[in-house]
Amino acid sequence: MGQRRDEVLQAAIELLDEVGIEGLTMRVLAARIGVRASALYRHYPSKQALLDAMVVHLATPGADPQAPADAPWDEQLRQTANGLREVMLAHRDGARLMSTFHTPGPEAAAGFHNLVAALRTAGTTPDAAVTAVDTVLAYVNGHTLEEQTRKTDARTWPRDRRDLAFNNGLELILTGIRATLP
Amino acid sequence: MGQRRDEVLQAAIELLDEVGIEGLTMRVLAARIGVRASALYRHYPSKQALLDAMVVHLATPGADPQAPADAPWDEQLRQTANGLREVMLAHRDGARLMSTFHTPGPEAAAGFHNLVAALRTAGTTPDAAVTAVDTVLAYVNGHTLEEQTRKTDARTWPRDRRDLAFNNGLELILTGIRATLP
DNA sequence: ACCTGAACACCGTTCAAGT
DNA sequence: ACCTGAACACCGTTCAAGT
Repeated sequence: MGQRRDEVLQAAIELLDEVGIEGLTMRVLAARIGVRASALYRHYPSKQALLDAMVVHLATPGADPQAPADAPWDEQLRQTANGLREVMLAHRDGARLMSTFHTPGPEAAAGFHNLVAALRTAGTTPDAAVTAVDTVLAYVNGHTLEEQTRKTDARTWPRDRRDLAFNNGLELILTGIRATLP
Repeated sequence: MGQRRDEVLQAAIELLDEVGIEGLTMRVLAARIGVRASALYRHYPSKQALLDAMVVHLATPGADPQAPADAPWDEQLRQTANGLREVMLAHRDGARLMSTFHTPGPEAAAGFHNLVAALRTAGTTPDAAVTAVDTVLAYVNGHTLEEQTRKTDARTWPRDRRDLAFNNGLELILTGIRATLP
């Protein structure tokens, strides 16, 4: 059951990659799978629900390189940050799509908690751990959204140059976190 | 000349505050100033041009608390970061509006360059200064976008609690920058 | 210079009706 | 269970025509 639902989701992601988030409309998506727009509402109650499902699908680890839970906190933050950015850059308007996500589910909260736990074992207070993780995630989202949407010089840089810029900023934050450690 | 153009801009900002970015349409905006939608295109070539003008207008310092150019680099970064967040939070969907901004103008580049210069006098390399400023701005945009749009626990926190969370993250980054200083 | 009227080519969503 | 047809209430934008 629900395989048609997945077919809609799959087609939506393909359409996103071809035309961007602006061109992703219920009517065009429906046409792509040989159906009328109204039929999509049997599978998703609204366009926003479909967009949310796309975010969850893309952000779900799958076989992503995830650092083991006993890895050092900075390695875990690096992996999460790079993985998140990777997912966004892998799809046209990926960052903008993520930014439309309204209600983070339990799996997002779980990933968040794992990172906080890793920092806590390094000796931070609970509050400091939350601040650290929040800061890294806000940086990743802000940086990648700008990298992918803004018409700035950096947009024309080659990928490895942009990776370097991103990681330099990330290391800056990790250094800041390290300084608050006992 | 152009005072009608400013009237449109003013009305657009008022409408944004009342109905949000979703409800900000050319037709409703036109009705508000007693005109048809098509008349707006005498003043702005497109809706995107109007949105860009709104961002420039809101982000233009005006009489904002701006740190003097000879203030220490961290004080300047704090002022810029808080000022930017303040502007976003002062308007409904302010952060989302800013994120639609496609082509940063020369005034944005000038503000950026001032911050880089402040860091350079503190002894950083040019590259490190750019990274530091980029990182702070990405954090502010990412954090505020999340603060204003995401349906998370933090959204219901009182303002002073949210200010604290924001500033804690900011100080984390400033500490990281400080560690790279000679 | 500034605005209207009318049109063009679209949107998301609902709902009775069909199979 | 899943889809169609038709409609509702909208969009941004263009362009000839009016004053």
